[in-house]
Amino acid sequence: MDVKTLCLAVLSQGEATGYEIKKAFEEGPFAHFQRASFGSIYPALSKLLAEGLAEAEAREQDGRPDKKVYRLTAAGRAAFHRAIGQEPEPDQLRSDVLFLLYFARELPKERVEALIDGYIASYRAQADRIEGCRAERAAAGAEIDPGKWLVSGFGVAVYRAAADYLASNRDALLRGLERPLEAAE
Amino acid sequence: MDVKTLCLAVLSQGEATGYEIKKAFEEGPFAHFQRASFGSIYPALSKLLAEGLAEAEAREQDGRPDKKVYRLTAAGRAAFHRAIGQEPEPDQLRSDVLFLLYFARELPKERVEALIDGYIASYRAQADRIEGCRAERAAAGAEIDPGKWLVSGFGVAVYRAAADYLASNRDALLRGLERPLEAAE
DNA sequence: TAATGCATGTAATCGGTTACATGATTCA
DNA sequence: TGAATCATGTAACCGATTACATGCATTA
Repeated sequence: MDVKTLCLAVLSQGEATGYEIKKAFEEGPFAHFQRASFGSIYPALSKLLAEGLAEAEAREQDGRPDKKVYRLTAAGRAAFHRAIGQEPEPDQLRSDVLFLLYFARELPKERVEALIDGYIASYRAQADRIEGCRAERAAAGAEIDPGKWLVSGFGVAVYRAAADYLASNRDALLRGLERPLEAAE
Repeated sequence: MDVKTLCLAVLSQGEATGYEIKKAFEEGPFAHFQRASFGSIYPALSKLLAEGLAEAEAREQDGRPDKKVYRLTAAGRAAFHRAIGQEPEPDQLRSDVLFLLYFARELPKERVEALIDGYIASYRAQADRIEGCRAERAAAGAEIDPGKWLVSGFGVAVYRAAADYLASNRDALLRGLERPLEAAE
């Protein structure tokens, strides 16, 4: 999924500025499975305009820089539907921490401890953040879109499972590092 | 983690050819959290040679093309330890399927069904694959490296959690798509 | 006979990140 | 006073993927 498609997707949910699109990938609903930087969003938005897939409206603000609000055109909506009709590429997890932990025996024990504890905390924080958003929506009695609900629930389930696995294997790892290699039971 | 560091890491486990390094990212121990293509591995290996971090030995084979077996030098080993001393970047999941599922309401029901079923199957397959490797090691009475054991266990735990979550929310999603938007309970 | 696995490498291209440039407001 | 938030954009650079080039052996 390139950034152009990602922008199309965010805009399909309603008008937005480049800045707001960035936020959608930082704290918004896409935060846990896609990302994009300013350096790719703004050029993508320009292309969308050039191709007639979006239109923009400048809005003045007092005491703030003007914002440029983008909105999909009919052609943009069609392009978005074509895009989500494509076959998805397989999931990809990139984890430097897992990579380091793989080499735990080459690392000082304190480092491994800090690494795994920080890792658990960050996964817990992610799960809490998403769960907070879900609770908010539910409490507001807002309409529940089944797709969005499933995806955010997925984030919570997976992050929790990751944190729980690490928490319950943390001590065994640390103990294992104190001894020479052992055979499996 | 760039490909050069990844190659350093694979070679720290023993000598290997470019082809074997590729396999380590496809089916090997790194498969579920890092990847690299031939187009990046071979140039990385050349750089390693040029910088004196690795040395290569050509080995003839009957009926097969010659292989070039790479091995770390002392400098290479030091470079690897410097690399794993660096602070890791945060994990990154990129999932097109989740992205599509987020827009389930814009998709035909059959497509959503195929998407989620395929997704569950691929996660189950991943978990089974890793579990197979673990069982093999354990059965062989092989030495257990605590870091490696933790990392492969992580893969199993997370993939299983993902598949289980999707399996138990699949029907609710499909049912939800048949009705107009609902309020949260 | 076609596809897959083994085996190494190059080149074009491309998408995206990082850093830079600008600037007002608000909060600590 | 310094940092963070809001806000848009450009340009250099870079890493990596894709496709290409080659070729033999085995398996279906």
